[in-house]
Amino acid sequence: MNPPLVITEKQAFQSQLLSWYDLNQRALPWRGERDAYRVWLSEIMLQQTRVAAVIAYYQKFLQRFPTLQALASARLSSVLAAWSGLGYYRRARMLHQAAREIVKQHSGQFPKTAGELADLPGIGRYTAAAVASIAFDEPKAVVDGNVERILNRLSGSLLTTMDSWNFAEALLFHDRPGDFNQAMMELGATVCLPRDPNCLGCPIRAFCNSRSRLKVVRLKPRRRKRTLSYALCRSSKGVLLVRRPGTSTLMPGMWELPELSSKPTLETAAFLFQVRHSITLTDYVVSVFEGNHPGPSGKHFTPAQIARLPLTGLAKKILSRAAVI
DNA sequence: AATGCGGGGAC
DNA sequence: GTCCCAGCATT
Repeated sequence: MNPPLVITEKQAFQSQLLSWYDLNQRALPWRGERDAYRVWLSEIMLQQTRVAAVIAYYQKFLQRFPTLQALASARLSSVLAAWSGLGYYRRARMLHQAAREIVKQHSGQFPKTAGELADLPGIGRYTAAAVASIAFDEPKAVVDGNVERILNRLSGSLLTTMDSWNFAEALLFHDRPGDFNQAMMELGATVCLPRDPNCLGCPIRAFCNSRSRLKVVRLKPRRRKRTLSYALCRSSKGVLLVRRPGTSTLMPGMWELPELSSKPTLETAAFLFQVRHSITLTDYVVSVFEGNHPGPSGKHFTPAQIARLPLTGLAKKILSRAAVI
């Protein structure tokens, strides 16, 4: 299929983009990284997650699991603990599973093609192309949210998914596929922004058919607001935590504080503090009370034990705020 | 094609 | 308050 927009000056487009990238790329921990394990980890962490949120997790994770072999031989709970707070915990489970598959089925050698990579859990078309192009120079284009927005604006129309991928492949600079892909994403993240793009500072404005005119209509459901209350029960044995059911669709098997079904009166429990937390479509205002309310189930953990536990993001936030961890 | 999956930061 | 982020798996 032909790309929806024929760029006759493809070479000029690639040259402008890459020159801009070489000069203006942000310094990020995974910039210039060619090790497949590290590239892979960064791509998984960056799925639907902003760069700013990933940086610290990426560095800490690599300290904890420096190599593919270290990750593969680790317990899942350790991996989830390192992921705690980053969200989308299925990514951590699949990352761990994929590491074990590579060690077992590929004798520790990282698959080097997008086709093989895509067979691993947690690696779809985007991540397969990203790792293959960045770590192994395979000429495969990526389309993420940034690239899709750029392509829509370049073409001046809302492209179908298939047209976006074809267009991206048609534009790809085969001599530096990894840099080309990262340049497109960097442009989307810093110049071709969703709202108010900086068209005057754009290195490929000469090729753009819409500038900022293309309207994107998207109706997202409104976020709901809810209040929650949790008990912080401390004893000489540590802090009381409960484990979410393994069958739960949301954060299965992870540890959190015991929830209070209703806000206690000040006579029965001392109010400690409030924190805000957002998950999925709900914004929570969470009140934490000093608890002497040991639930029917649960287990006490010392701070040292808690540090190695897969906590929900909210539990981590509360325990951090309470100076337990 | 639509949905569920965390969480937060920029505006 | 709203948007949307270097997506994937499942249906």
